[in-house]
Amino acid sequence: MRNLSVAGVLPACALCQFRSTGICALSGERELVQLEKGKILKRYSAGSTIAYPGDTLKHVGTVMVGLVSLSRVMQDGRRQTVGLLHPGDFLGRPGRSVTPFLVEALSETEFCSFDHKAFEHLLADAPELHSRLTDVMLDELDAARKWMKILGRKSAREKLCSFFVYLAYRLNRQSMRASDRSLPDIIHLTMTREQIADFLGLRIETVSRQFSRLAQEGLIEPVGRHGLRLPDFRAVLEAADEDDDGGMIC
Amino acid sequence: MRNLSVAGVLPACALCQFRSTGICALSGERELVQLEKGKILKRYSAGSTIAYPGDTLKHVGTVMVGLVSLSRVMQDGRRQTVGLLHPGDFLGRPGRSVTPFLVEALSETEFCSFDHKAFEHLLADAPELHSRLTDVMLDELDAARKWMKILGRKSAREKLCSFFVYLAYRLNRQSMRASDRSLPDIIHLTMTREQIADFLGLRIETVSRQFSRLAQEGLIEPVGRHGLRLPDFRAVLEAADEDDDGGMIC
DNA sequence: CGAGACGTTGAAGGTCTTCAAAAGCGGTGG
DNA sequence: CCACCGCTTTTGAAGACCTTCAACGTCTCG
Repeated sequence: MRNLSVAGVLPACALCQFRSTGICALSGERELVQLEKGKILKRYSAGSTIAYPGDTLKHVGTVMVGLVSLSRVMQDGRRQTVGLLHPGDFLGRPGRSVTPFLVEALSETEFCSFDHKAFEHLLADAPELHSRLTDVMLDELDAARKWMKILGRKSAREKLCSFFVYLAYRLNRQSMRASDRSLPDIIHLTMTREQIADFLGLRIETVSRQFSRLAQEGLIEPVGRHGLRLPDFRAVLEAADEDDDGGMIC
Repeated sequence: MRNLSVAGVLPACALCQFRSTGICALSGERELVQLEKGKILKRYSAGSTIAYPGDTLKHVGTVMVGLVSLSRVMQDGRRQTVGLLHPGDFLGRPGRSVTPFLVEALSETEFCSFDHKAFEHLLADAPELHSRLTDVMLDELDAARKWMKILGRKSAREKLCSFFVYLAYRLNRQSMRASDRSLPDIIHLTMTREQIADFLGLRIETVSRQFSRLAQEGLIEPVGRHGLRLPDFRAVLEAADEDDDGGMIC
């Protein structure tokens, strides 16, 4: 690995593993130096709340490690998770800092963040960064709409399978940095049944029952308490009734 | 009303009723002149298909009149409408011209459009326009996520009421140009029961039954075949179990 | 070990869907 | 003008699926 620090001025961002995929992907060195200035690395423990609905998110940035959920909650306690942020994903809403969501760290999370205002100033100055952000937000929009189909029209079984497909593609993207485009052999589930239920618009018992049923059918193979193997990915895709778009969006 | 055409050079866009709310809102005169050049007004009859999934949308622009739906369809015919575009809304996805949606005109529609490529070039040149677009797309994202809660967690009754609230706010925004901020007295439903069902993730019969039930309860008052009055808007809000955000997003 | 959180499983119940039929509305043509 | 046809909408009855309620099992950690 090349020693990039010899120049003495290259910001640590240049070494970031999300340098090529994250929001900073297209930023030039000038922008990187700017970003570097206000950078703050935040840590959240598993299960901790990052923000409540109505809170002002003073920072925006990239999830480095862990898993963050965005949820909408109703008075009576029903909740619907509307977004999952994996490493490399952008957290925050430019232009409106008050969040309508309950933002939670589902696992030990590291968040590389910048001051909200500083970031927006930079945005106005750096068209490349702005374009990149727009792209990322549009992908989120596509993902949200894709998930709407799952919530509105799929059976519990299909929902679960869609979830596995989503995870497989998503975890794959993370590890794709390396070389192989193959899907991960074992999926490590950091989410509890309840968190999965909230994401899929189901009750916890239904999720549990579908897990059992799918395992019995051999579509999934439990590995320990939180591991999962998909012996026949095609079969899962089929059971999810997904048009295979190669995970492009979701 | 001032006669704006005296200057002889002012583009028709300057007179557009969506000049202040649409995508062109913040564009300066220079951008307007640019936009004006490639402008094409398209018409679609009620029920016509604008694009099939996988099609390339060569144009982007603003819906002027009518109602456009974006839907995801499954092999077996199930469909989920993931977005409704009312007058003033932006149709198209910058950066990716292939649409994953079935795009349909639910009623007689006029679409003020620009060439896809030309628009993107203009975007790169006009930071104000770009910002405006980002804003609009982020609003769409918020709306999609809001709808996820409705699809995943609400009962049929709540879904219908949420739909009425959505419509009331949405139609209000259109007529708000004038003066009064009050909600519209009569909602004109251009959508069939089937289209409503596809939007709410329900079957047509369920929608019909809920209509009957809500009418019987006095929450809604049918006016003719496609008209609707909400005698007590607060009650509908309550039945929708919506936190009243003043229709900010949805 | 015991407490508490998480997960599984069973039985009963409710909500939405499915299947089926009839009614309402709108247009066409005799 | 009215009979007729097609389409949308409504309504009913039966059934499927998911939820609810409840109990038990399992894992983790002090």
